[in-house]
Amino acid sequence: MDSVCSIRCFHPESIDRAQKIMPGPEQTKRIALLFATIGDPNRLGILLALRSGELCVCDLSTIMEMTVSAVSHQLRILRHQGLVVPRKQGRMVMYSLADQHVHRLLAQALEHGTICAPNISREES
Amino acid sequence: MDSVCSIRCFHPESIDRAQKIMPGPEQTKRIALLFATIGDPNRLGILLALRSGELCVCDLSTIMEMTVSAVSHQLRILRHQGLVVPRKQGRMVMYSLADQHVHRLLAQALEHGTICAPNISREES
DNA sequence: TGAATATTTGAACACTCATTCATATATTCA
DNA sequence: TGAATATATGAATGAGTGTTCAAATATTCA
Repeated sequence: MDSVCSIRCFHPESIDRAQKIMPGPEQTKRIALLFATIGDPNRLGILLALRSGELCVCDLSTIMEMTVSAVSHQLRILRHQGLVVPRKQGRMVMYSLADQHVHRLLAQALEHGTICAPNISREES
Repeated sequence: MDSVCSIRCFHPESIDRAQKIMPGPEQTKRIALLFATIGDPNRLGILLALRSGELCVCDLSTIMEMTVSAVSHQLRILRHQGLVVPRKQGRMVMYSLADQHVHRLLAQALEHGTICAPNISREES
């Protein structure tokens, strides 16, 4: 952390302005963690599948073409993030999206996905 | 991929229903990549700082308490994802959010961040 | 042209994390 | 109770990634 611009190359007033509207580091970390959780292709796939309703682990395994074990591991992460909720039914466990908030989050995710172009644009190099 | 539920434990109709509303794997990957990019605390911090307007690399380095080099590396990733755009001004480079779409994305991120509770809830174990 | 500054880049290292494999737990059904 | 099934879990492995360090590029100013 030494080379933080020894001489005055920065703009103090811009820095102040930025810091005023920024959330604290701990909240930034919380939000980042939420998005990192959604940022895995398989976890996102699981969530998008659950938009259609309840599914058991085996269903998700089939849909995602993943091992049951791998799905279960990811479901644990999604559970701890409060994104999905389990419901025991006999010997199987039905999973569903935690609440409307998660539904909205995914709807917005899809929206951004369709807006953003394939995005292989490079402006330099 | 062998143990995909050898016996019929799944619900074919539920699986069909899920697959109908799911985007293709390649689009799912694209969306996941976008969220993974925002999912890093330092990158998210940089983006949130830029919500207040243009900032040079050195400003961001000061705000984020990161090495100039580390900031530059992250800016490259954000640039390639089309989230920020550079503008050369003399020997320094001013960065800003790419467009209104990114602004909306971040506003929604903050919204989700305030809605979600500290979220250290565990329901089992 | 040469010194200073702002940013970028590449390689190396450490660390995180998703999957696999084996095993454990729980539930149903004979 | 015992076999079969559905899910969960722990350890290990391998791939991906963020930071650091050193060096390169570019621009301003003397």
